[in-house]
Amino acid sequence: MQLKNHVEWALHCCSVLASLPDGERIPAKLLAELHGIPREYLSKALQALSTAEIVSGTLGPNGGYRLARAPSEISFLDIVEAVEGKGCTFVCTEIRDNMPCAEKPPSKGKKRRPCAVARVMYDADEAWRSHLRSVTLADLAKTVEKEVPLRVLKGNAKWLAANLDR
Amino acid sequence: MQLKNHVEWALHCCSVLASLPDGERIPAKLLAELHGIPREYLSKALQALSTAEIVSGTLGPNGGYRLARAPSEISFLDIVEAVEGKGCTFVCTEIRDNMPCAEKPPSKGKKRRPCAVARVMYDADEAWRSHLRSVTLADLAKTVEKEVPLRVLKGNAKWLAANLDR
DNA sequence: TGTATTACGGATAAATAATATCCGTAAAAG
DNA sequence: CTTTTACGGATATTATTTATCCGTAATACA
Repeated sequence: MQLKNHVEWALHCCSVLASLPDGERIPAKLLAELHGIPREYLSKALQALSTAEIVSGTLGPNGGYRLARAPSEISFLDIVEAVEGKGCTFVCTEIRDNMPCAEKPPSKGKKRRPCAVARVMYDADEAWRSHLRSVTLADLAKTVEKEVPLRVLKGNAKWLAANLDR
Repeated sequence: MQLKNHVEWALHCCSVLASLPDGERIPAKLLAELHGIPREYLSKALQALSTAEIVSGTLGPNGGYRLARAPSEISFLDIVEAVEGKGCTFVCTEIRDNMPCAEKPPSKGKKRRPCAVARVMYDADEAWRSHLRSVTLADLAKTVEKEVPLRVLKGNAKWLAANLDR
């Protein structure tokens, strides 16, 4: 079981967008070049983020992507769920119903309590999501600023500025 | 991202094995019939559990599987990792290295600290594992005993006994 | 000693999902 | 009117999951 690499790309792209001066936008092409990843495929991830209203895309020259809201209002979970979906990592196929002596499936309308095995797995899933929910892009930006050498930060910012220049 | 259904099968099989009278064993064939799942494929999951020394398999007539240690000593994480692997759900491909101005990869021998994005994902992964680690088969058995109707529990036990009978 | 039973592991096939590319459409800027 | 850009549909490629088949070895029992 592995998250798709869309998740990694989306997170890094959002990280870049989080430190973008107000009013600026970055086209998908540049985000792809910046990270050395395939442009067309990255677009799909960005579109997913757009649908989830985490980033906002603008058409036309000078168009591109920016965050749709403040970095402090965007959690890792928002991003992960946008590209990976909200489905639980564990899917219960109710194999208890296949046992020779099974409980009757619930009369219509009523929902049965999930089986004990599934509940443990759901709780674990929620622990995962809960941690992702607790970290925002603002937190990430703070960490990055603290531990990435200034030379690197400035170098990349300069490259971006040069390539945004039009 | 989804766990493979081997995980569900393995958990339910272990749950059954946990309430098996001492000295008894259940062959893969019966475990498959009991849950209505494909026998040959289930075997792979059981073999994985065997390799991880969670269950122990015995050859020959009257052979089959039993738990390799006490239910209280087997956590959900043990089972999940046996079947699904121990790899983290997030794999960092170090796309930071592709940026125009990257930190130098570490001189041989030294490991760089994982990037800030990856660390958050790793922590979330650990939160997931940590919860799975905290629940054992003994806990599961207690829950099941409490909430599954006696009629169902006994019915299935009877079916098993009848089919183990030889 | 022979026969049935069973785990184990290799090989392979089929189905599904992840990864990737291509292209047409529409919107915006100049 | 031309260029740039997001958006979305269609399709190809590759990897993983799901599933089956079969040969080997060990064990119990007659």
